[in-house]
Formats: sequence, structure tokens, C-alpha cells
Amino acid sequence: MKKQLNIDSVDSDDLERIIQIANVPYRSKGERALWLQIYDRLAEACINGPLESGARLPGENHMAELFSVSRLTMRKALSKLQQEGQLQARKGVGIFVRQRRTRYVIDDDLRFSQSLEANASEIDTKTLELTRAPASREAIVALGMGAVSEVIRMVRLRIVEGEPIYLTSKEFPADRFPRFEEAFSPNQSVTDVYRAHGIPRYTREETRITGGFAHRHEADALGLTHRTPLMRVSSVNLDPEGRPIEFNFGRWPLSAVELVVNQRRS
Amino acid sequence: MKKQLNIDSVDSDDLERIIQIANVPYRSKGERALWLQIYDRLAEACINGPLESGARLPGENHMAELFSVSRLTMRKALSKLQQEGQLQARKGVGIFVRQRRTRYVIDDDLRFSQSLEANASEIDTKTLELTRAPASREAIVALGMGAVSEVIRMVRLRIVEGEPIYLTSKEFPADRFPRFEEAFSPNQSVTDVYRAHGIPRYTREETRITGGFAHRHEADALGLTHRTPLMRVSSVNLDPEGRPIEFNFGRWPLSAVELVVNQRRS
DNA sequence: CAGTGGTCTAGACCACATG
DNA sequence: ATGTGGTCTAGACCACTGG
Repeated sequence: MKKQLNIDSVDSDDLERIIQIANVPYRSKGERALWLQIYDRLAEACINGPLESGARLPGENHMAELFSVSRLTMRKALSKLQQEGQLQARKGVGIFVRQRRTRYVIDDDLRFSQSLEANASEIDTKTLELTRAPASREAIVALGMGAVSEVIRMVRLRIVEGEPIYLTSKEFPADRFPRFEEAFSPNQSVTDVYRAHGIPRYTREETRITGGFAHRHEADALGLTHRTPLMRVSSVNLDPEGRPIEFNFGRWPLSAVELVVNQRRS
Repeated sequence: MKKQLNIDSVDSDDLERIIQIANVPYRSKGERALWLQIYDRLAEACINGPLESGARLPGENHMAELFSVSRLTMRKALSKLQQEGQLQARKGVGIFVRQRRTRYVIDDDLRFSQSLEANASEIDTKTLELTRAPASREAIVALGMGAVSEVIRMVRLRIVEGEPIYLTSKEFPADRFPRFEEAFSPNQSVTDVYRAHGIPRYTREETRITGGFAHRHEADALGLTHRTPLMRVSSVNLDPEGRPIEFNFGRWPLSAVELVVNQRRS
């Protein structure tokens, strides 16, 4: 009964909590800048504190008044929280609490969903795109394909407890998987596709990890603010004969996950 | 003869270049925000363009005037460039170009310096700290040590072509390396230390990669702006018998490097 | 339509580093 | 003492979203 049915107003309990943390007196500015003190309090409230994921914050003008600062100062605190992925602002709508307190551990040896299932109770996958198209430049290099080769391109989004956590674009050589779509559709499982084409297991060749800042479509898909820092990982799967069968390109919010790469030799 | 001997003034050629890109007319604000257009131009100049690493930019007030915007708008563009690690501001001093255009590739199987040497011509290592101390919490877990075990703690900074790129803190179990310091000092080489203690080679057990935002001392050491996004990697080395001999914790600016994890089974 | 977040201005004070 | 970047204010206009 905490949340009201229409989202368009601030939960009164949450408002109480904001007022409470806003009324704490500030320490001296020389010690820590005003906007950083506000940031500290809000971050605390988002991570450990009483502000739940999905909660809506009061408007910027209102918040600035509550914290007794100018709107710009308020915005600076809020924008840092957005940059960290803890809040998400939607123009014309409002500001919402985004971050889960936990950091998800992903074991790179396993498939992503298996890794997450061990940690999270509720995980959802949306397939945003499944098409046949010419291979991207990256995939051509990674898969060792000809320049005009056709690939099956798949874009998926992993959503954990309501929060988009992982955006992945995969490309598969089309000639290896003539019956991709029909094998995929029953369980939305890539492993099923592999099996249906006589590939009982696969190995991971190499993983490349870089950091960067969210492009437009990445931010949109992950529900992040534009230009938020990201981790990007690209990898290649090989069939038992060592031929590349999948190029994977994944991104997640900088602070959302911990990638574990297991390097013990078998 | 491009750079003057005292750094405290802006290179006149660089000033010319800034003026040139500042005088390009703006597109409509609706299309792209003013501060983003300024950001675009400066980023272009830092990455592809004529602004060299180490170059000093004119002051914020001056730049704001050149670009015909308020100081706040100018600051917003500059601060995004700082966040990306392309610029570095020093209070009371000025703003300097920081980023190299290249992204350094680090092969996780090799030692860091070997990886870099293949890419960069000029690499320098500074040992910031080399002490014996009680193990950190992280190291106790990673190395499987007792709670009061002593470690040799080493903090090093890798500087590539004048830019700090990689900050690493290592901890070694003290009882395994009684003659650490004397074995290390000739070549500043950890491999030498291993050999001197009868460890001809080592293996990497596991690598954990997370993202985050620079703490105070991390930002200071890497010459970054406070709270700049970072990549952090922790790993454990094992001796041939499988006992942990080193806990490593490294950080680099988000966009500086590309980590390559090789997972081919031998 | 009203309210939201996004942008921008002009002006001010501060702490800091350098000469 | 000067100039630097860092912070903060008060006020304004815009584009977008929702009822």
C-alpha cells in the first residue's frame, strides 16, 4: 500500500523522508561543497536508506526549496546521481530512483542469465531485435568473415527486478544457422539454437573490456541518462572445432555489475 | 619550438587554434545544446585535431568570451571533457590537455608493462610506496590469509608518454618473500622477486572487473578530476603449486585502455 | 494547459597556486 | 597581488510530457 496507483504524484512517505534529510543542517562549505553534501545524503538514501527503487522524487524546484539551495546546486547533486545510475530523470515527467543496492556478479564462463539467476530472484529478458543483415565491421573482424557476409543480428535486454541491467547485441554467421528463428522462438534460448544446428557446446575465445559513455540508443535501452559511463565487453564464441559462431557485444551501467573472468586452466 | 619553456602561459599556436574553432557559427540550439557543440569541437581538437597532450588551454573566462557563451556553459563543456579524461583542470593553475588518442591494449595474461611496450614507445613506472603492513581486508579474502598476517604492500603508477595510465596496489604475503626489497630494487621487477624466492613462473587465477568513480587518492595519483569514472580490476597470482602469492588491485581511467582477457585453454 | 527537466545568462565570492 | 578553477545565486526561456 506504499505506492499509489497513479505514478504521477510523489509518494507521501517518500516526501516525508526527503524533507527529513533536507532539514539536517549543513556542515561548513569549506569542508565539503553544498551540492556534494546533498549528493551524499541522497546517495545514502538511495543505497542504504529508505528510498526504494521506482520511487518518484519531488520536482527540482521543489527539492531546491526543501534543501534551501538554488536550483542549479540541486541539479548538480541530482546530475551526479544520474551519472552514477542511481537516479533517472525523464524530461517532462520527473526524477525516479533507479539503482538496486546490489552489484550483480557475472561469471564470464557461464551464460549471462545463469550467472544472474544465482544472485537475483526476478530476471526478465526482452528481445528487441532479431533480423538478418550484413555483418557489422566489428563482427567481420571478430568472426573472420567476408566483407559482405550476412549475419543474424539479435539485440536483447536483461531486466533484473525491474531495472535494465545488460544490453547485448549478438551477431551469428547466417550460413551456420539456417533455422535460427524457429529454434530460438520456443525458449528464446541461444543454446537451443546451437543444439539444433549440431553444436553441443562452445568455448569462449577472448573477452575484450572497455569503458565508455552511453550513446543515444544505449542510454535509451538501459533507461540511463545520456552519456552515462558504461562498461562494454565484446567476446567471441567458438564451436568445438574452433570456428567462430557468435560475436557478442554487451554493455552495462558502470556500477551495476562485477565481471568475474575465470582463468584457471582445465 | 612549439612549446615555450615556461609552462605558465598558453602556447600562441594553440590559442590560434582555439580561436579558430570558437569562431565557427553555432547550429540551432534545438538541434544540439550549445555546451554540447562546444564539447564536440574541443573533443575533436583533442582527439584528432591539433591540440597536443600537455597543451594548456586559456582560462575559463577567456574561453567563455571566445566562444561567446557564459562561463557556466563553457564550464559544462569543459567538465564533460574532464569526466572523460581528455582534459585535466588544476585549481589555481589552469586546464591542460590530457588524453592520448590511442587506447592501450592490455593483455591480461602478460605483465602490464610487456603489454604496453608493444604499443607505446615511452613507458615509465613510479613506485609510490613499498612497505610492510597488515593485510587489507580484500587481500585477506583473496589470498586466504589469517587476519593479522603481514604483507608487503606496493603501490605503483604506470606513465605512458607522460600520462599516468594505470595505478596498481599489490600485496604479497610477507612470509613468502623475506628478501623482497633487495630482490626488487635492482630492476624494479616483481618477476625478479619471484625468481629470487624460487618461483620461476606463476599463473593468474581469476580476474574481477568493476567500474566506479575515482576516490581522492586515485584521482590524485592518476592526475584525474575527482569522481572521474574508472575501471578497477583485481586479480590473484598463484605459484606453480597453486598457492596465492600476489593480490593485485589496478585502476585506470575509463577510456584509457582496453583489457583483453585471453581464455583459450592450453 | 500546467508542470517537468534541460539550457543559458550575468554576476558574485571563495580557496588555491604562482610569481 | 593576480589569475585560476570551484561554487553558488536568482532569474529566465525552452521543449517535452501528461492530463
